[in-house]
Amino acid sequence: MSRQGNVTIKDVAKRAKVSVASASRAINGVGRISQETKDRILKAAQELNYVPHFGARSLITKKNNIIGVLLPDLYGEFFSEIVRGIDYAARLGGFNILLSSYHNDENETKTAIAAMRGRVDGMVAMFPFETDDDDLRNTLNAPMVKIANSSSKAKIPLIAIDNADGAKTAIKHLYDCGKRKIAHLSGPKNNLEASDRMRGYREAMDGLELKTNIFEGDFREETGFNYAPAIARLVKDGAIDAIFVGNDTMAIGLINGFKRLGIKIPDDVALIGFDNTPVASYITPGLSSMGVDMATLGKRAVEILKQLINNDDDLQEEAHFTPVLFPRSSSVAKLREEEMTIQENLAF
Amino acid sequence: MSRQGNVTIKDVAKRAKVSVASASRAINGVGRISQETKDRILKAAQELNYVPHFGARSLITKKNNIIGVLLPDLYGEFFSEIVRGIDYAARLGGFNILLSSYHNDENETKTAIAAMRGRVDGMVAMFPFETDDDDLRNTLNAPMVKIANSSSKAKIPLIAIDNADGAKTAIKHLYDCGKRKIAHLSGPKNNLEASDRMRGYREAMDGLELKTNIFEGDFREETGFNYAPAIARLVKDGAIDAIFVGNDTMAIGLINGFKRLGIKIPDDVALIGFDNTPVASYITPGLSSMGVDMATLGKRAVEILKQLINNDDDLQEEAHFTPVLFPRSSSVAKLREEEMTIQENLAF
DNA sequence: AATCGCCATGTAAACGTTTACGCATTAATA
DNA sequence: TATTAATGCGTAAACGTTTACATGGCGATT
Repeated sequence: MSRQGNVTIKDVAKRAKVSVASASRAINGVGRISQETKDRILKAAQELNYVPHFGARSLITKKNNIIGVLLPDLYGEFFSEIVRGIDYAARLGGFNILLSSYHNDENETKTAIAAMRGRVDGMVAMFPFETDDDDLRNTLNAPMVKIANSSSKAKIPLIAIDNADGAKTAIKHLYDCGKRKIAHLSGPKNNLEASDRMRGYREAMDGLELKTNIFEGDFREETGFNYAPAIARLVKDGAIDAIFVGNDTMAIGLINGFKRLGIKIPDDVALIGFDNTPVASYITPGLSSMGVDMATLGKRAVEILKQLINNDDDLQEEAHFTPVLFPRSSSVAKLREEEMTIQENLAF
Repeated sequence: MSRQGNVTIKDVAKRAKVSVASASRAINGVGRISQETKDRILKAAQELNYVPHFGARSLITKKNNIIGVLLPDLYGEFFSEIVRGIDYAARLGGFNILLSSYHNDENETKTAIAAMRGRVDGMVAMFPFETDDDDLRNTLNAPMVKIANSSSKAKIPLIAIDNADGAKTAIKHLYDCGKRKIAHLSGPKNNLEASDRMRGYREAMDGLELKTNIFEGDFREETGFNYAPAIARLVKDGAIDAIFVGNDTMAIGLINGFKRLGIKIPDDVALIGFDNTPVASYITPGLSSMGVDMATLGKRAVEILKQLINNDDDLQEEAHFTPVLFPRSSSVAKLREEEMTIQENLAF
């Protein structure tokens, strides 16, 4: 029943007939030690199945080699991809990751941070709401980098997803497809991403000297579906020939609604969503969308954090992530074959 | 630059004018201490923004309050759901989770386990390959529960996904739909899940006294697509009227192939997949599938682990998880409305 | 009034490391 | 050969906790 690592560095030292100091030097590969005693010690450690006690080590070195990760309630691809990137970069730096996910409100979040406090060397966090950065910094007491959207003026190093810029790209794309009467089905009013995307829409339309036309939505599929009849009428009247939808989920609802009503996509009306959800490529017609590479985003966040952990001067870096366009048949009448992946190829 | 928690329990004690022993008692709420000094100490701790050093604590208590989580290279919903369940149960027990994911081969896995060793109180792990349980147990040196498929005879407490049973349910369903000439498009030969599903198919067909008909696949979408013409011919010849496909991905490829060839689903041929991937409900027609509730699975794994951590006798528990049927239009000609979710409703 | 026992608190050891410092031995230099 | 420098290794302190044990005070019991 050899449960918790009862074999200590003393045992190793004893077996190799050296002091604990030498044992430590051999194990960590630092300090002066002859090759042969080093070998002897390592052999002893191996034989005893020795594992250092990280608590004791961190007590003296003040390092945990752990970074905390705090994520909101994310689903599917979104979640797995960002964790993938974080894990990758952390492993490169010899860090383990302490994960706490599925937080929705500020209280849960603070509790989670408190639980990590003192056991992580730093943290990368993503919040679905505005945060009091000074407060956060205080309760964590370690460097932290935030993943957020660009409009938040953070007092913490930030990886900013530029939703407004993404929206502009989307509008530009619809414009390039020949559409001029471009409406927007927005996300919920108090949502930061939603308002950034709306802002981008407005600015882009202004730049093109087109008239804006906004419907207030809430990011839910059902809502998209329910909006279909009203919007379909405007499409038939020729008042709308394209829609920039606040997110893919809602766009999918809208598409399904349009299908029932016999509206032709993209001929009658072109559609583009946001987030590049996996289903965007599976639905018929394929849904054009704006997406950011979440894996790279996570990786980048950790890289900045690692810098922060090493040089403890607070560099106030802000990295920008611009969503890129994934054109599919909901906006482009005929895609050239070679632009499509095998997946998309099959789905069309 | 108040970086690492420099304020210790001694500072708290000093400020509250008590000994460190009393401070410790107040903070942990154990031992005898009067209410008023307790209050005074907690107030001092708050004022100083005190955070206990977990390393020091674990040094003496031999507990970390951390459980390790080791996952293979999973994608999307699969990954996020299982982590969700694990996180939920862990948080309930006051545990943090140390995550290491995206492992593909045995070497990476062992390295990851070694990195966690000594800093976790236990681990839940999932492997995409057969494992040497004694070896694992040795390198971790703490209790561990494995998530695997039921065919593996593990020496470690196991949460077993019963793929064979799921396959039987699938066949039974196709049979209930009136199909008798049921073929199987399998996964890769050396894959454990694939062979369990095939075994379930064989046993179910034997039980129904039907003739088996197996095509060897590899779980990839492209493969499903490429098999379409050959299988379509057999369908037209009346040799096949249903297919149990080893996983959803491949089934989706097959569906898309059939669409091009004008094969009618489910009239000409019924289809059922495995895994209940999200896209299964988005594709047209909706793909029937067998799925397990990954969130519950993860939650359950942690619950067993917690028991193991507390009573350190090795209870050799084996919990079974049986995939359940998600019927959609690829096998059922007309689904009753009330059986569908809003999502599926929209997708049809 | 003397004794007992309980209660709140303090003292100090222990947990497993790392590392500054010192000492002895060996190698390099004059 | 005498001196210095470099090397290998050990001693012991320190990190921040928890907890067994000791101590003193005070109320209750006799």
